[in-house]
Amino acid sequence: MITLAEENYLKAILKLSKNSEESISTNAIADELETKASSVTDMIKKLTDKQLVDYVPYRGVSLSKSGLKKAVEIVRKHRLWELFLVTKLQFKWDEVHYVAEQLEHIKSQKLVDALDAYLGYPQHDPHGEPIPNKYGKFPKSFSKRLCELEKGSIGQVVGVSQDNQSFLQYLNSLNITLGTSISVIQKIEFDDSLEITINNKSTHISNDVARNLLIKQK
Amino acid sequence: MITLAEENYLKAILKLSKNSEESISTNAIADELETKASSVTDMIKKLTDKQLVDYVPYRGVSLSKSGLKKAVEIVRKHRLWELFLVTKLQFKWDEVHYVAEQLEHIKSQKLVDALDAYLGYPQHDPHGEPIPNKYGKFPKSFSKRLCELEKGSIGQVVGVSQDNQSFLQYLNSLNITLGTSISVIQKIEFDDSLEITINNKSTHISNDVARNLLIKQK
DNA sequence: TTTAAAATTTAGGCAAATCTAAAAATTAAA
DNA sequence: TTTAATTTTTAGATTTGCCTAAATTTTAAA
Repeated sequence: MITLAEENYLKAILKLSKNSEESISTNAIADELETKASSVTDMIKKLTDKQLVDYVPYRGVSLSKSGLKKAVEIVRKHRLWELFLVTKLQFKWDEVHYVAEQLEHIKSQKLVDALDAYLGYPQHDPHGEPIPNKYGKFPKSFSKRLCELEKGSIGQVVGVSQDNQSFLQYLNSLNITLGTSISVIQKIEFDDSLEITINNKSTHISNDVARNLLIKQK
Repeated sequence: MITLAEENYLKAILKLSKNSEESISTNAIADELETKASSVTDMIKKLTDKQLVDYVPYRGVSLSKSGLKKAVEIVRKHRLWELFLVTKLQFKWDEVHYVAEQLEHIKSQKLVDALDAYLGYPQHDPHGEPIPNKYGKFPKSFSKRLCELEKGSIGQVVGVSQDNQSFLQYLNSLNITLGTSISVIQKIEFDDSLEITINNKSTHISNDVARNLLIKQK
């Protein structure tokens, strides 16, 4: 049986694997989980014994086939629960993370499948992140970053590529939420910031924000 | 912060307190939690330090005011989740226990309140057990045990006072579920068993079963 | 009321998951 | 290429929650 701590390590390694290709360093995992490098080494040995990761001392780890499967299952559960909280229990999209971090560890295949069906087999969570299906397959994505759009183009927000509290709260304050229509009025070359309109109201946003907004073009 | 193990002990002590008045013995808790008496003694000391129970060595424990509050909150969460699983996710009433045992430990006041609202502030779970409200108050119950009914009387199943898997499965096989109408045809004095009709079909059930069926009389 | 049985607690240990401090290996810089 | 800095691992502790076995206390029986 896989423990809660082990699940969190697998999830962290999967997350770090998304931006890197290479095997993941001990320190990177320690940073991600806000723990010490020595603790990470300990846990990696346990995960190696269970064949959930491949590990070369001093060289980092990567997920094994079964480790990847477990990690994707956790991500699936996390995102389904987030969507449940937002669509059924009226949570705001910046309030769901802490609770979903707990719910993702509930063990019951039947529960996950039933929740998936109840939500209508969704492909994206409230942050626009893809939800893997029960076989671990991720849906294809057709989104662009807002900063990649041409002047004059229009699109809908389908996700964010960063989901920290303060970013999401800032989006709320701009009335940007999932599905919001945005048109690009002006691209300012000087700092790559954008002049956009949301619900016919024009606003100025930095490249920092535009880079992290995922858009589906009309 | 209260741990998962501590929560399970509080829940067990509350459950045992329902049939006894007196303080609860170490062995009773060990039986309930399928653990050893020495482990119980250990944990009781921790709970005493946190002032969640009152404890006199060799004399047993009882819940303190704050311990009772915590325990009732766990029961509330357990029963709300059971109802969610049955009414929203189409679980059978004998399939929910294992999952609810996990869900009851999710920590989020907002989640519990939202779930409560989503379910329509219910007063009973799928087994007919009362659900305490957010202030810890239990709804009044007007049910009788089936074995207490007179010959000729009719009532509806509103709950069970035992919820082990095999009992619930037996009820399923008899087509007895929440809301089922039952009329008492004959009371057999010899063994206190009953001749009853369910959906116009007559059946014979033992006192063991009749004693654990909660009925609201017409 | 003394003694035997049962219940409870204490003592000592173990595994999981963490930590600090020290040692070893790798990488980068002079 | 040698050395210094950084990264990683090892060694040794700690806490939680559990265990077995032994000691103690309570209860019940003769």
